[in-house]
Amino acid sequence: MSQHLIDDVDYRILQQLIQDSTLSHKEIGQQVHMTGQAVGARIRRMRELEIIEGYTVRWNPGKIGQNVHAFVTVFLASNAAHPVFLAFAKEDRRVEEIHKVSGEGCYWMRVRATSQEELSTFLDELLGYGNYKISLVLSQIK
Amino acid sequence: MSQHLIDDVDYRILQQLIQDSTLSHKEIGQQVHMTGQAVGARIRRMRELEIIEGYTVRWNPGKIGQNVHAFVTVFLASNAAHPVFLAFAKEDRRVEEIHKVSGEGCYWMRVRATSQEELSTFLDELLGYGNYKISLVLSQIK
DNA sequence: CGATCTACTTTCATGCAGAAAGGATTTCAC
DNA sequence: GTGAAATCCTTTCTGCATGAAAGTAGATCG
Repeated sequence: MSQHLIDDVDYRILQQLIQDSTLSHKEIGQQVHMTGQAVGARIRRMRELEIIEGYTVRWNPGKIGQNVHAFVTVFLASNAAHPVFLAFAKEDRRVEEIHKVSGEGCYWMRVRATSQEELSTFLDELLGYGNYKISLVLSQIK
Repeated sequence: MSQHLIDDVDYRILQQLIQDSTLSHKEIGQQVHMTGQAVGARIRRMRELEIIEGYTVRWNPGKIGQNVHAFVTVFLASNAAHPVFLAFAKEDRRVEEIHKVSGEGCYWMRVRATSQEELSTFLDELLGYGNYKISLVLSQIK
């Protein structure tokens, strides 16, 4: 809302890029009735405003053996445990994403591993910092 | 594991692309000691194997007013509720991601909204399908 | 040993991205 | 109303990336 950082055309360009960032500016331009250069300028502007943070690939961890996918809610007892836990989580390769949350627990994490054992040893390490509750992902729907 | 779909070089290329998919094949090639064309061939292969599913952008929903970010665990009472709930969730713009999980609840969702009110009305709609538990994201750490 | 396969490099053509310059439209002060 | 400035677009042009094709080196196997 508020000062309208982006207009409708920007939004449509952004949606196209989210779907497929390899589309040429020209192709996007056909959708929004502009030349590729005009689209390029708008994209550049969104990059400068950090609405667009970067370009990346969607990929399938399961295809390279990362078959275990879990959501872990972390409960930390003492205040002192937070920084050391965060250092661990930021560093650990198996933690793909972590957020501080209000509601249940202190932190929420997405964890990926190649096997139940790897997950299990991860959870053992995690116990060094606090308690947790885990949900295993059965299938992604969206 | 198993039949080693990708080797170490593929993995390094993939990591580079995850970090920044605008890197030219040539630049990636310098990292892995190959020509850009060889890198291109490996990337093409990973696309065909659907290890790489597509190209997209990382973006910041907060910058365009999507400031509310929450994780919702959904509990469905009857079996009959599942398909109708899933149809709702797949369709709804505010549901960014949804997974079937084992552990607590039936489904886990990532929800984004522009305001507490919008989240609130979303949750009211959700009550039509089952119960839920919600965690509000305070800050993303990783 | 020779055939085949795989994965790389070299060479080449198409076309995209970004810079620069020019034009149309809006906004604002006076 | 008029001129200045800002904004946003189009047109033009250059460099470079991508992808195809052909050639080469090394591994595998009968």
